[in-house]
Parts: sequence; C-alpha cells; structure tokens
Amino acid sequence: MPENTNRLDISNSYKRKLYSISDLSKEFDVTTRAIRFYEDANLLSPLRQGRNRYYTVRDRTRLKLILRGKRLGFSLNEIGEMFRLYDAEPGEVAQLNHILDKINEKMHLLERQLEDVQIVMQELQEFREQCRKRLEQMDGGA
Amino acid sequence: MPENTNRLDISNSYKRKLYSISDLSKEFDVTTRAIRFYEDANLLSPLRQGRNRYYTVRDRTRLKLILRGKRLGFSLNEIGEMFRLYDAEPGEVAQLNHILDKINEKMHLLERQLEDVQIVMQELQEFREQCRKRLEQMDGGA
DNA sequence: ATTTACGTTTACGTAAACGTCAATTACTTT
DNA sequence: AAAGTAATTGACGTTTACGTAAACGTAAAT
Repeated sequence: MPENTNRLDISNSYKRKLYSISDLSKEFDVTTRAIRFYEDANLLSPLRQGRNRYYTVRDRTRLKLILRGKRLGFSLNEIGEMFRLYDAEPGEVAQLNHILDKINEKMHLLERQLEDVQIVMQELQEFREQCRKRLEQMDGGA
Repeated sequence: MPENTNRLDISNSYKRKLYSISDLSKEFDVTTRAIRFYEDANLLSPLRQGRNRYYTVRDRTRLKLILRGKRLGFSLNEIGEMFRLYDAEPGEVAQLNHILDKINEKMHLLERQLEDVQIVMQELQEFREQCRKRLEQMDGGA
C-alpha cells in the first residue's frame, strides 16, 4: 500500500513545475553559487528533497526580480526590503501607510534613475554623432 | 621683481574657478575620502598647490558624472572606461570605430536599464494601487 | 563497479568602494 | 604663542557579493 512512502513526489507536488538549481542557473546565466547565496540572504526559499533544492515558479519569479534589481544597482538588502513589502500581511492601517511610504520612496529613486538614464543616453547619442561626423570628414579627406 | 615666486596664484589660474575638496564634498554630499579615492582610480586629477588639491570646473563636472554613473549602478572602472572614450584623440578610423562600438554597447545597457526601470515602476504603481484600495476598504469596514 | 554528472556543505579568498583611525602639516584666529 | 580648523598621507578595517577549492553524497550511464 505505501507505494511512495514518506517521499515528496517532486514532479507532481506544489504548482506542477519545479526547477533544479542548474535549470535556473542556465536559464538566467547566473552561477549556482550566486543562487545559493541569495538563499542565504533570505531572498529565495526552495523546497528540499533530502539535501537537494527544488525551486518553485515563485522562486523563479523571485530570481528574475533579484537579477532585475541588481541590474538597477539595488543591493540584495534593498531587494529583500522590497520583497518584504510585497509579502507583508498588512493588518493595520499604520502598517499599510508605512508600506505606501516605502513604495513612494522607491519610486522617487526610480524617477531619479529614469532621469539619469535619459541624460546619459542623450549624452551618448550626441557623442556618437560627433564620432560619425568625424568619420565622414576623414573619409572625405582621404 | 619676483613678487609671487614660483607659486601658483590659484585664484586666477586656469578657468577662473577652483574648488577645494570640501567645497565639492559639501556640494555633492560625498566624503572627501571618496573624492580622493576617485583620484586614486584616475577619475579625477586636481591641481596641486603644495600638497593641497584644487579642483577645476572640469573636475567638478567629472565628479558629477561619476556620481551619476554610480547611481546607475556602474562601477568606477566602467565610469573610467567612458571617460577614456570621451578623452581619446581618435587619430585613426579603426580607433573611431572602436569607440563607436563601445558607445553602442553602453547604449544597449542603458536601453535595457530603461526597460527595467519602467517595468519596476509599473509594478510599484500597481502595488501602490492595491494598497490604496485596501486602505479604503478598511476605512469602510470600520 | 566505476566513471560522469550534478548536487551538497564548509570555509577561506577576493575585488570594489570606501570608512576610520593616526600622525602630520599649514594657515588663521585668538 | 597657543589653539583651532582644514588639509594631507598612510594604513588597516569593513561590507557586499560572490569565487573557488575541498571533500563528500547520490543517481544515471557505461
């Protein structure tokens, strides 16, 4: 009768899809070491079958968010803070207002970053134009 | 006859305006230690009167660029690379094309970053909306 | 049975970007 | 002259975000 005694049938549990650490490693081009490190930082919490880690769809999404956060220059700590905002069960009004404050704070940062990106992109475009004109001149001169 | 023997008259040399390290430190809210560190990294090269540093308008601009680069998550090395692009005397066509390649590379990075910023901002806006609705409900329920 | 592949833990190493002293030097203010 | 203020040069410390190697477990492939 006990056909699968006390053993998680990984392939069918939870939300159907589970990923190994190397699956994610390959998909997102990040080392397994980094992925484990994110777990140490409480950013991921994969399932365990024995000692092995199995990542849910949620973990995968989180990893994607982590990497996006990193591309934006956020520290793992800041990323963790944002996760906690999302995960918080906002029981009280005060708590909800706190979260709203935090959200606004992050959005101000992002607005500044948006400006910065646009400024630098414009500068680069102008510089690129100069280079191209320069090239044309040299073509003409030779 | 030698009224100012072998001494730079700092206040009138170069492009008229010179800044002390603490001037810049205060203006941009960055420590003097950091500013000196940027010099060690060859990102700044202030004038010297004896041991003291005096920063030109160009240095000030560079510092501004450094800080902007940092806000965008660029490393000091990457920032230095961009400076070298700007400063390079492009003698040859090959050199110019190389610079153009580098510019395009940076712009691709920034385009991706632009996407990332917009995605996260949209997510935050949605999250903010959820929070606000939640708040209204709680108001109504109480 | 033994490679091979993939995974694990533990632990020390490292590069980047400064922080934080400590010990001067130099000018200026009292 | 003494004290204060702002600058300097070391030099070691710290945090973050992993890299890297060692030593081992497990399961599939040969």
